[in-house]
Amino acid sequence: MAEGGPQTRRSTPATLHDVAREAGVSLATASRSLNGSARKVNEEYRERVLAAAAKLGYTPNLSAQAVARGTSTTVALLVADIADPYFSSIAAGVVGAAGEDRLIVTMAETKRDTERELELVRAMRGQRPRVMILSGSRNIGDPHAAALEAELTAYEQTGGRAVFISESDLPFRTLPLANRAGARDLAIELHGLGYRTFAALTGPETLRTAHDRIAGFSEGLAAHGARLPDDRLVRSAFTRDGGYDGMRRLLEAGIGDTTVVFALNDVMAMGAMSAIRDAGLEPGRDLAVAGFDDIPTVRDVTPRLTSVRMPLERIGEQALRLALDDEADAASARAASADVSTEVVIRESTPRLAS
Amino acid sequence: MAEGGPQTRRSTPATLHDVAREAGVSLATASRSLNGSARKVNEEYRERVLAAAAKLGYTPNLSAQAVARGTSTTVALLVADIADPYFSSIAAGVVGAAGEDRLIVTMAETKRDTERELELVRAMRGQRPRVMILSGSRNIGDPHAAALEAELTAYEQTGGRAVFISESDLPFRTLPLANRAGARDLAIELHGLGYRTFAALTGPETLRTAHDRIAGFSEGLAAHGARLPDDRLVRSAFTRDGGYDGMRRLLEAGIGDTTVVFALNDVMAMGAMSAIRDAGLEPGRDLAVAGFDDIPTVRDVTPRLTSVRMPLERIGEQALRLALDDEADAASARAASADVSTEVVIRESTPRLAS
DNA sequence: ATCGGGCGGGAAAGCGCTATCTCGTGCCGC
DNA sequence: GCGGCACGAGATAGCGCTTTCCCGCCCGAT
Repeated sequence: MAEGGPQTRRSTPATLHDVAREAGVSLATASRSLNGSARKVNEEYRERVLAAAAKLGYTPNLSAQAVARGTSTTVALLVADIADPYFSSIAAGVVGAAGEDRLIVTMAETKRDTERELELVRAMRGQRPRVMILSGSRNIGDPHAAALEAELTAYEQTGGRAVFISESDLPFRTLPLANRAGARDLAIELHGLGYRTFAALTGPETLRTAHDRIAGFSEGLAAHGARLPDDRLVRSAFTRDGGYDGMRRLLEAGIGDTTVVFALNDVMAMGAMSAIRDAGLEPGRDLAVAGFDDIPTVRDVTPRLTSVRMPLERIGEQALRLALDDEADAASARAASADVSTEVVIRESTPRLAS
Repeated sequence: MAEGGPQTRRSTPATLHDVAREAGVSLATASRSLNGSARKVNEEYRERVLAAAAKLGYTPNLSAQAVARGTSTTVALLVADIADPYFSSIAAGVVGAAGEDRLIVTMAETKRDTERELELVRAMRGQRPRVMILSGSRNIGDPHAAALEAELTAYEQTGGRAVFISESDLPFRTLPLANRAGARDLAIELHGLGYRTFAALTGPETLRTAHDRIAGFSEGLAAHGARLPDDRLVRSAFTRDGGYDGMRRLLEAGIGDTTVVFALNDVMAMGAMSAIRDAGLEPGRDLAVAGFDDIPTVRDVTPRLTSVRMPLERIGEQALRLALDDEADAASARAASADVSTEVVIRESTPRLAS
């Protein structure tokens, strides 16, 4: 067998039973002294138990506690892509907030596949998590939406709490993100800088987030009599490579008089800037670029990228709060979402246009 | 078949018991048909059980299974900072590989605090995870190292498996990362490009990874008669802002004839490039910069950053494999580590020097 | 015919906990 | 001075599962 330590050669973790025996008290007393209980226990016993636990290196078995208590201390988090800064920032927020409440977070990756997402929800339900946070964007016309709704409804009926980050049509708590408003503001700011001709790099048209951002952007333009021509709108993956490809296609097709391109998120924008550069142009000078999300790295690219700040970590935190809040009503959801409002950050990638 | 209708107003999830009753079989039979067992069960019964389970929307309670089986399907992952691309990429690898084995991963953040790390290990032990992956770098002279070792030893003695990513002095399985060799290769390549005068932006001196990278770099330089002067070595946080600050301080102190600065990781390098630029200089032209890790974004910054590629996701995968591999011996560890070897990637940030 | 033995269903004994309950103490009030 | 009562320790009944163990059944070997 494994070359274990020279000391105690147990092969199974100390149980509460062991602790109780060691301390010479009953199981019940041991339980009460170690894990908060309404009842008081004699200080002397209490200390004996604590000492015994320390001596034995006892750690309560969380699974057993969950079974006995009928409730777990787990929060399940679903993200599209962990390595994407957008999601990893949100995850950091969730994990951070969960830590404060001594909750454990388990994570899974949907890879932007709604069928997979459904399976994962199903699988994670097995943990009986206290809350479940779904952070990917919804898809318009998702064939699995009904099944997902059924699954989550069942989950909530059995005491769970599902929360969506970003808009959803499904009847669950949702932390709304100001995609539309943020994009509208961005459009207005760009217009204010003198831009009049626009193009956009968008994700799959079914992606709700993409849809909202485009809609908001168009709205903002419309308010000033400008518009986003359909033939200046290219669809590609919602990733860095998607941004690169989209931009390349746009350039090959000819950008005409386009002065600024709006990439639907920062990673796409970064890909787009590389594509522009690879085409021999200079982003910011020859063609302005704006992104969305304001992920940390956009401060370090050249030119610094104009973007719409989303407080990603805060969003993760608020999503958890919203889930945990027992009487989360419309008001608290509104408060939470106010806390995660967006702000346009103009940087060098969209210089003021000489008129 | 209609899904479990909302009419059933139960407030507690369906249990195996419910399924058994619904199917008209015993608990044992239900268990055997739903969760693989060595024993065969009559096909007809089996189908009845499956149908009942589907009808009731039954999902096995993982906690209960863990308690009954005495083993969980959880892997615990500790990272320093989830939002850092280095760690989020590793996490993505771990989560991906875990998914294939139907394992669930729970994540926690040490914030680079070894005391907190110790506490977290303790807390996560409560889940009785099958494996525990610690991915932050070790600290030289860490006062909590002994306690951590004790905790992990106890964990392994009770059937767990601890794995470190990156070198460690502790007696546990370790997926070694070629920090030293990678840095050495980088130094040699830079020398080959004509660089002769070096500076480095390093993390806290106690950080083992930082230490190894600097050591390797110095080694590489020494092999060609060059060296890294002590006064061109600045210590700061191992983060983007640390890189920025470090570079700023270096510039203020005067970089003398330095031609290239080696930032110990890419996020620091990105911060450094921004600092260089903010000082009115042009990275790559006025001062070359090299990083380490080759995180995805370095392709998109300007100038593109020279770095040492570490296959981060693969590292996460291999760490899990190494943990799961029952008879992981020296050979398999070596194989795993061979699979995660580094490669220097020269890009525009370190142009060939005209001689 | 008889018997041993595989086969597979069901009862039941746990797994490590929590929470209810039981019950012996010691103390207060009238 | 005695009943009532609050207090708190210990026994125990679960929690939702898995996994023996037991046992009736059927089949092939004798």
